[in-house]
Amino acid sequence: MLQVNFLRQNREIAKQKLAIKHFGNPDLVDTAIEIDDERKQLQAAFDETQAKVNAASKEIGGLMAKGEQDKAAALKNEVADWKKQLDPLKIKMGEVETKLQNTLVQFPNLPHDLVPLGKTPEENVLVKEAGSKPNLHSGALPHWDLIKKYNLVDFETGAKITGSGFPLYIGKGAKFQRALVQYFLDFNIAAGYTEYIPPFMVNEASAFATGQLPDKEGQMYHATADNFYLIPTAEVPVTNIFRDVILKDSDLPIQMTAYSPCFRREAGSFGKEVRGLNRVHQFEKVEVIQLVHPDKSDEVLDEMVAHVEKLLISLGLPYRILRLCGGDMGFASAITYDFEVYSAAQAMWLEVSSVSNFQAYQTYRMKCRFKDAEGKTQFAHSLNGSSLALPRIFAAIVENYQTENGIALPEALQSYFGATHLV
RNA sequence: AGAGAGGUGUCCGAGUGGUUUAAGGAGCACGCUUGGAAAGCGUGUAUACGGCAACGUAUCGGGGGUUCGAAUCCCUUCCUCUCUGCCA
Repeated sequence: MLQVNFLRQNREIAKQKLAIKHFGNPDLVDTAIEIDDERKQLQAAFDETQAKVNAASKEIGGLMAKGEQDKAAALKNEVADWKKQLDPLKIKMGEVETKLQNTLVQFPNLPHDLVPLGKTPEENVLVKEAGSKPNLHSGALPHWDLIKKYNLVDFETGAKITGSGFPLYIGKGAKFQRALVQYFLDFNIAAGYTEYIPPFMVNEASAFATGQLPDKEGQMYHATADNFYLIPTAEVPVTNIFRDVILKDSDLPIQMTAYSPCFRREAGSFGKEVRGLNRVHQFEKVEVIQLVHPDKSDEVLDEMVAHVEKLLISLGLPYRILRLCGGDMGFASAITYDFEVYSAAQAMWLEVSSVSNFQAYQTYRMKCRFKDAEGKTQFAHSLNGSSLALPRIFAAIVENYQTENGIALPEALQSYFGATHLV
């Protein structure tokens, strides 16, 4: 969420930056400031009257103690008049505050200066492409055929148990998932991240804090009996560890990693894009999350990008890094790098990680602050990235490492899986 | 799931309608004292919003209510603990 005081002080800059994100209603900046002006006026009026009431009430207490009932009764009448003014003010103030809140949550985060202009994925900027694409044997198969051939994942039975997009991993397919999770977590821990296993359902307050609510409730599964939401990513519960917390300067940076299943309703399109493991309703992911000093977040973003890159290199997959353009970025992000791996048999790039700096957008919303060296309270910056999302890594490894007789494994995974070949 | 007891500041803890402007203690910070330290003494020590400021307003788990006045009374909700039940 953007701060109204920031909009007030940077009205034109904010409008220009919102345009980069293709925000349709720049005048909403002015609206927000007007609402805030009204809120200030109301509060001034309310505070003044309330102060009179408070003072009079104290006086009544004193009069009662002295037994001067008549004077006390007279004062009570006076207070009653003020209170009549107070009630509508209080109601109005509540309304205006809600209106301001509802307005502010509509603003996406402002893009970082490095964010390229553009509206569509085609306009994302290629930062780097590395690794060599494998030369597959003739008759090489896409992963949805390979997993059937080797009985690694069964979509039909998953659909029978739950519905489409809920894969059932079997035997070596299941073990491979477990090996990947373990490898990714160890890799993150070695880089200084602390592992968490968070709740996989969250309450409304948590879903609001990281920005899933109020607008995106349709994308989450909702357990209505208890009003809990199944998490779409570990980012939600893990970031919320620090909701309503004031940290010490010395606590930063906070580096966290977590494995979780992720649940996404997202009604997708049809065809190649969503075939097999390319897009599913339930998948596994290991996430890295940091809370850092605002001065450090640019630097930390680069470190996180380098971290994910190192992980991909260790898997021997051809990859590319894209800096997302304003139109393709997430709502809450100030700058995002996407990682894609090349899935050889599909001849397609698959997104496997998204690393973003949210700056103070999330932390303001969830009131995660720290006391700086001067003892002043500031909002921390939050960043996160996938390291990594499993299904597409699974797909890419299976496709890229296939041979005529089976599927090999990247060296880094062999000790985790306990064999040199998946099958 | 049922019954009961609780939730107060960084922490412990007092507080059952009115100088509570949340006592007292601990911790922490700074100062005095000291050769140095400890002890002792003094001062300070939440957050948000409004205001140039003085200061004002709100917050005693959350929300609502009663009252001139609520940490205190009422309703509601969340959480913790104890017992019972159920369960991997």
